[in-house]
Amino acid sequence: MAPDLQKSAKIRRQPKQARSQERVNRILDVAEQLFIEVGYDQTTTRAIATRAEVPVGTLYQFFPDKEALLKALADRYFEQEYHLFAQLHAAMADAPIAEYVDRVVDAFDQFATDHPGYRAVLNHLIDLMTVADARNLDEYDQQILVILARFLAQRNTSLTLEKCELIAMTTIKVVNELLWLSLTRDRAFQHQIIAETKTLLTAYLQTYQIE
Amino acid sequence: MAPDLQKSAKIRRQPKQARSQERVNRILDVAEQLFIEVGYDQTTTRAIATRAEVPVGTLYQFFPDKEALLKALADRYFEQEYHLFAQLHAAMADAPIAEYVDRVVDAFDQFATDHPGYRAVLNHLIDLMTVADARNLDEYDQQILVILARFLAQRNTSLTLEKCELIAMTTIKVVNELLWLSLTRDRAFQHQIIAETKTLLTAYLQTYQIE
Amino acid sequence: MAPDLQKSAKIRRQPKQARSQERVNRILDVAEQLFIEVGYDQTTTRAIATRAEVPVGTLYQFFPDKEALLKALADRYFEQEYHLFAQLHAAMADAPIAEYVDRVVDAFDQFATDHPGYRAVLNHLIDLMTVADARNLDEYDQQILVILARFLAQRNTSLTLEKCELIAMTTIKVVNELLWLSLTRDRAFQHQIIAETKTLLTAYLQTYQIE
Amino acid sequence: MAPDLQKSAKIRRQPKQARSQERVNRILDVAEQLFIEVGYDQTTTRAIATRAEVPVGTLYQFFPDKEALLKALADRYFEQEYHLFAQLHAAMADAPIAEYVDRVVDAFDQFATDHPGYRAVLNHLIDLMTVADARNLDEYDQQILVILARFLAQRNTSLTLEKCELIAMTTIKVVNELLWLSLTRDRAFQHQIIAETKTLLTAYLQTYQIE
DNA sequence: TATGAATGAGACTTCATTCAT
DNA sequence: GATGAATGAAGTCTCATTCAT
Repeated sequence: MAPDLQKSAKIRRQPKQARSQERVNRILDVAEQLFIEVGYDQTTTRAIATRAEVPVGTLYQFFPDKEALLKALADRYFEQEYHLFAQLHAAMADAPIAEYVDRVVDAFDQFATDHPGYRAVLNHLIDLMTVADARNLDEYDQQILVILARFLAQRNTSLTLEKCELIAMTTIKVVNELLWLSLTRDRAFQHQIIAETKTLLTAYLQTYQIE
Repeated sequence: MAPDLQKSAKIRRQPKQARSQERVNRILDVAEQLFIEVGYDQTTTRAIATRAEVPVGTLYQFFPDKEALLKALADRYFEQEYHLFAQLHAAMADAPIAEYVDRVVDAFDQFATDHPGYRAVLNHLIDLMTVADARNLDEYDQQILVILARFLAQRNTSLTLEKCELIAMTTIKVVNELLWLSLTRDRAFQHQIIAETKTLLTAYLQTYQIE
Repeated sequence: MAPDLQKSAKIRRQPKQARSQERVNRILDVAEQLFIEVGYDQTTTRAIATRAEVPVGTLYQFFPDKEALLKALADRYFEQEYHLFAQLHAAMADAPIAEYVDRVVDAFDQFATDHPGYRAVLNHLIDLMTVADARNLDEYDQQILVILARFLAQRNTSLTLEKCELIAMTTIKVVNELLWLSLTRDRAFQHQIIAETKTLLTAYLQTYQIE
Repeated sequence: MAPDLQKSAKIRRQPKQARSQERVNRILDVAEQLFIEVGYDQTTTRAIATRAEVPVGTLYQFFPDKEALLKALADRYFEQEYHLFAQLHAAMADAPIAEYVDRVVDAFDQFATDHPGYRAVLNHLIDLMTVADARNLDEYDQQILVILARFLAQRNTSLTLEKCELIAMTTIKVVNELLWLSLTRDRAFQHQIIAETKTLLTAYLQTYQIE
């Protein structure tokens, strides 16, 4: 389900045993935690291993290098986000657009709140890539984008699929950015930003007679 | 003019002589170039000094540490962006909103194109900060935000200034994000994204009877 | 037949079954190949095991450590070299010295050409030994030396066996060195070096009235 | 004077100050000592730095990596050997060949005794090179070879220079090998080997009417 | 007996920053 | 003020070997 990002999350050895799988998860959890706490650069692989209570060698058995942890984390985030969206989308497919926007934005807000490392991880991934690779990252959004674009095309059959993809992309980027902004603020302001996000999206989509 | 970012661009010695000022600029130009070329982490202070044809010691006379280069660069970008906006805003203050949006988005697009390092620099700055500091970065936008908020309040006097600031912030974030997205695409797609940005903003602002 | 080199080729388990023996040989063949290709240090035991299509654990069942592979290889080379020499020597025991030298040098040349890893292996073995151990390596030549010394003593009965051993040792070392030199050159030069080796040896032995 | 071995002894910074030069020498002395004591692989750069009483960073300021130490050492050996030979050769240019051989072999013997690390260093250098590079090492001998070849050509004008170079190369290789052999033996045996070396060389050169 | 995941010491090297000259 | 040699803590990653299964 995860997109085939170039070298994405290339795990050295696919852990088959329960114990190994649990270790891999623990490593990723610790990495996420430390990346948030002290930043990617300040996080040493040894620190991750130590806190995850595995020897460094074990860490390197599963992840070829530090960067791979970042990619695996991104994959994990994406997969969760995708499932969240796909489920909600299925449930809301026939709802009026205002309600659809309302529920979806709330869901993403919840997701962002629950995964404070998401943006930090994506951010670092961007830094590690040259401009040329930058587009690869979009593939993370691709799956959601396709669903969204189809949805829009159904709501307004006069729009080309190409146009719908453009609208979908715009929508996704805007939501991500505003939700991230919201995360840096206190709860009161967060609500205002989220409300504003909904207002903005509804207005935008109505421009295309999507209702 | 530059906001008082914590430790922002604290230049050790204010170069008074022409030669020094020229050196500082050369150092910043080289730093910008290298940050784009190989990334912040891969750029060594020595490499910057060497390419700028100054001794490392001299670099450290003007910048207390590597991070200060990033901040100084951000300041420089901001100042240019602010002047660009302030000038254009003054000229367009009375134009219909659609035209205003059109010209301003184009101007920011041009700016982003001319300064390919802008986003990369801001990105790294974010990485270096803990979540707590993150709001500091917004101060870069603060000046533009204030002008924009006042402008909106004038166009629709029934809106509170607080609300106008929220709208302004939303607007700025959205423009930044979509323009950055545009930068990673080919020229044809860039035009589409920019057109979409304008559509979105116009629809959004019209929601508030700003015309 | 192999001399009792200290720790030499101490194989952990003498493989009695055909399959095991075949595995040991395959491991040694691969080790030889890799030592030549990338060098002893760059060759990992895992790489050897993988290419030989055996699990690492199995490799360690036959060889106590990496060094043992080197020693086993040296033993294998030696044994082959010894048989080659012993056979040829028997056939040439009565030939004039010039002809003897001619045939033996040619045979060693052929052997060196056929076993490009020989010198590399010996070389590494030397590196792994302290100066004190260095003499152990000579034991590889010991068997050939003894045959040669006896041969010389028969040809000139006025020479002590001790003296003959000295001459034999000198001869062996010289041939080894010059043949190795020859290996690093193109075919045309190789012939010249080999001819020179024969000239040198014949002159040397004639000094002792060995004809 | 040292041959331009590929990347040979590429010192990062040419120490111009007396203190630095002294440090470089101290580093090389310690490296030589440790390479002999525990072998190249077992010698860590940190150990070298520590014993030489310099910080590791300083070591790396002069030598780009561990291998560079080996090469610098080889260069240093060669230069000394070359000077030794050149001087002695000048003094002996007109002596009878037996006396010439006698003195030169003794001189090389002395040199080998004084520099117990010489062969170990060359040996390691060989290991680090692919077969393709192997010939580069001969360049170390090249200067001595040229002198020797010219000398032979003068002594027997009927020999081509090419032939003389072949003879010279043979001579040098043989002497090196036998002297190294001698080093691994006790004093009594050393004398025998050296005597044998002289016998062999004299017989060999007389073959070509060099007297 | 056969396997291969697990181990962790330790290697090399870098580079931001200082400070004596 | 200007210089750039000196510093050394710290980082990433490897790999020979073991031993539980």
